Amino acid sequence: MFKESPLELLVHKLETHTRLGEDDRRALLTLPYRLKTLEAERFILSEGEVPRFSAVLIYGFAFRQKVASDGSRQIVSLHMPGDPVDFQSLFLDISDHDIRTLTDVMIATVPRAEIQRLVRTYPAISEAIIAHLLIEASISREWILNVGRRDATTALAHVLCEWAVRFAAQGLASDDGYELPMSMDQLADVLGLTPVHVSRTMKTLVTKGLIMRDKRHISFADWTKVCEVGDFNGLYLHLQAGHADLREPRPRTLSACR
Amino acid sequence: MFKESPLELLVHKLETHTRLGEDDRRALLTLPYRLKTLEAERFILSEGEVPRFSAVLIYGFAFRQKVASDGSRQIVSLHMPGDPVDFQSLFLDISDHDIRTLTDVMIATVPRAEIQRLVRTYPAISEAIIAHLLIEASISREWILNVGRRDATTALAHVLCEWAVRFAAQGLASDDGYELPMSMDQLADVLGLTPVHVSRTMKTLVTKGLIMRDKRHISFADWTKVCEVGDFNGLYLHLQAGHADLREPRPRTLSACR
DNA sequence: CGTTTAATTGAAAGCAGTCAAACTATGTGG
DNA sequence: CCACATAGTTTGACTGCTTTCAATTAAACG
Repeated sequence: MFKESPLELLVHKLETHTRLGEDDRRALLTLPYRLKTLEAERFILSEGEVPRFSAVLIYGFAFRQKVASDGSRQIVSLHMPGDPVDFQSLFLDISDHDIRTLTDVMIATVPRAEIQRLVRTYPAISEAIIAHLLIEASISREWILNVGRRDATTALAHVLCEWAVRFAAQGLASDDGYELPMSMDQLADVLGLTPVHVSRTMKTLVTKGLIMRDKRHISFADWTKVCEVGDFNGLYLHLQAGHADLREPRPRTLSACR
Repeated sequence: MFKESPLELLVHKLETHTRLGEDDRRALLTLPYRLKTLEAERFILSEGEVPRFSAVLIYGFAFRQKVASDGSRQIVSLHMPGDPVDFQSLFLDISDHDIRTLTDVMIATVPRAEIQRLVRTYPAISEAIIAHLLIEASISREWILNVGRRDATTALAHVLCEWAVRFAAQGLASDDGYELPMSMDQLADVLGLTPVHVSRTMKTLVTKGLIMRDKRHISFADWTKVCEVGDFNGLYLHLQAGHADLREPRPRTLSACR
């Protein structure tokens, strides 16, 4: 999976949108870390907690959630290998949301103070982290639009497209589609809907001949049409197509949608 | 409004959550800028545009929006004086959303490259900007929860509370409440509802004796109860109560809700 | 004082929610 | 190897919050 350090995944992630120098890379790779495996549905960080460590996802999926007082929950982001899931509280005292594992995962935990030190010492790393945060913010904005203004069909098609592109950029999807790492309940909490309705909506996407589904494997019968139905245009993901590492693992059918 | 430079507002904003040194302050205050006034509803930055300047709000209100393909729009954030509204595209090539004026505003525009230079040169400024971005991200997450999982009454009460606290922190609200800088249409686009329903919902809040309303002036009959109805707990705003500048202009009734 | 824009109200329709039951897949133990 | 338990998904029928469309009222303005 990685040659020397699992933190190479982090370096690689940051380099997808910023250029790092040799010393920056070294600083990141020599960060002290501890590997940890967690089962699905576990908490990496809870709301109200004081974050002392910063976790980088090595394999598996994770997500952020917020819970309303009536017990309903909203999933606010999805994360995949390489993502530094704790940067959102890098300079904040208490966490305002939960970070949970979606699948069995491996994370590398780094003392938060060490990351803070790098930010203060290495301008390029600081810039890379800012760029990373800006992209997460952009995805959040699209997420708000999705739950706020799109009907169930459009919203579902949209996230399926978004994840197809993001997974592909990480080499986690092929022309044959990808493995949706979520239950109907979790998808419902992504979309602000009920699992019952998500199930129905998913069915209509299949019935209409837009996607194929086998268990949790999703593939696209007509990528362009799904993008249209889902009002999807991947610009907000800020994946510069010009970047060498992104071109290859990205399937042709997916990159078609700009 | 400001003694020497309008950029003092920015310095002040950044200092609410990070400590800056004398040199950091000076670097910010000697940034080249041009003052500009804009009428309400104008675009500060449009989706797809390449941002070359970074705007700091000097007075008035602004907001971010995203527009779906069916023409419906979602407002994704609200900004007030001192806010650096363009930091969201500081290191991104094209804007993924619109930034618009809500009221007549004055902005100070700074070349984007100048801000980037400061990030690379002054670690404390870099840290302050990151902290600022993290708080905006936190507010975004709460916004997603609001739009995705809360019913109209709860969601409306929630934003009224959030803005009461944020306005108070900027000295824009008093014990007597505050001036809502929005029309029903705009509020609807904040909540992912229709203006008709927002109007009805607002009425029920008044009828239930929770808030008072005179045109766009909002005041709270029972702050604690509105917080309850709105499922509001201001922790996610990360306004450290310990900070001197925040204590005074924050009305007692508002600070009651943690 | 008419004109324009924003807010409000009413009635009807619709998308998604709720509740409960049936179904499917997977895994376990006898 | 099969019965049974478990967890997740799907389906049906009914309810309800919010939308839609249209009409009315109120406020702002020259």
